[in-house]
Amino acid sequence: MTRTPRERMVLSAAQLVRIHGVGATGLRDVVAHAEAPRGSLQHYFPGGKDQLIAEAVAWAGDYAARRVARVAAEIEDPTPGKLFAAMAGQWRAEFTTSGFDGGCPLVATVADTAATSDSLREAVGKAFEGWQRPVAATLEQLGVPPARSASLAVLMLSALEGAIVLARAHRDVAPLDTVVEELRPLLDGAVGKRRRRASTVD
Amino acid sequence: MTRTPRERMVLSAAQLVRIHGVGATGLRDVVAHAEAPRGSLQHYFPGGKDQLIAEAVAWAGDYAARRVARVAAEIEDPTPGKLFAAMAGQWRAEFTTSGFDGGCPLVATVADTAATSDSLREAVGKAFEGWQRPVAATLEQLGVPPARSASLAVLMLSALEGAIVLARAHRDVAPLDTVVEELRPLLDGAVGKRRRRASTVD
DNA sequence: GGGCTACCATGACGGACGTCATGAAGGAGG
DNA sequence: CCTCCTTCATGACGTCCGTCATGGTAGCCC
Repeated sequence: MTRTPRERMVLSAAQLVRIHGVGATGLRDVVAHAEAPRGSLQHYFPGGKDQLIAEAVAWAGDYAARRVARVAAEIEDPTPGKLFAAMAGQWRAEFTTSGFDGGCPLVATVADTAATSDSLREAVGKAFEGWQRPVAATLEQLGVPPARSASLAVLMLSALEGAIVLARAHRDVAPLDTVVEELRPLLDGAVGKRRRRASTVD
Repeated sequence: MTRTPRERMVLSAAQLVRIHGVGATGLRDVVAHAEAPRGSLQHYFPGGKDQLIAEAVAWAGDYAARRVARVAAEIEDPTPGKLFAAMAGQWRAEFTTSGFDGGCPLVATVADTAATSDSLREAVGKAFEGWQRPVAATLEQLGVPPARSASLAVLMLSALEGAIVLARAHRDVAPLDTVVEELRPLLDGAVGKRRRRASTVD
């Protein structure tokens, strides 16, 4: 709750980028949203806007990774399909309660800066990696063969990000529900036969 | 080849949005890229930047829809999985030959303006619809039951858009290949049994 | 030819942006 | 007490933005 001004600025940057994109997010807006002193910007972020956005992206990646781990632990009788449904469900909940103004900050950063700033693009790449890793790890834990866990994690992230974009464009959570339903048999079918039998016995 | 200045401006706007996002695409950049007179902006687009971007988005949606129809006609022995592979293959080709600077203009527009401009958000929604329609129609033509064709089309668009974002972030086409491979059995398995037998006989 | 319309050219305006220079509080350590 | 260093405050600079006002040119129609 009581975060340092520096943390608040990184957090506010992530939230504003989610909504307005990188280009339309002004540093003055960030300090105002963070209720932080403007003079602290050049003190804490001597690298300027790029540094601030890069840290916001890194934070967003960590946050997504932590959320995966947490939601995976809360599922009862977990399966890959249920994991994906839970991940999409968090976005569904956000859209229905808070509206469709905020998207994924990683997508926004890629769209705005992939061609311009190599450092930001790399920051997003690392963030996606850090998000993909716990997803793949959870899949393996659920019985998905290690050879396929990474591929399925990429598929899950891709479908989720794309569905988020479609949902925002239509102001409707239906695309999220659709990809969850269509992907469920594929994901649950990827569980190794041996493990699947054992877990039903367990 | 010889397009009217107005068309050139819409086209250039779409290309620049693809690369830099909406916010970072200046109207002066557009007229320079289009080699069009700056004074024509207020003449052809009295609605200002929003109108120009909206038309660029609409053009991009039409273009994507036309490309789906064309690529579907070129596949031999077509199946849903092959259709998706062909759609992703066009992006793969673009990335490998032209680099990762350009993404999907629809995604960029959603990320930058979904919270700010209702007219632009609706324009993107219509564009996605116009893109989804020929995909679903082609799926039905290939034997997918009408009840599922729309759902599968949404899944294909979502996975493709997400994979494009991941590919740009990593500067690597691997995510595109991954989603194609992982989705192939699901897509081909959605072909109705009756139609599938009939087509093998045909 | 005169007038009307479509198209293009140019410059200015007000505002917002990221960045930097300068300097003030305020506690820590000598 | 004085000094150092972290933290914050404020104002200015140069640049670019989208928009608009104004005016010029070219061609068609009466």
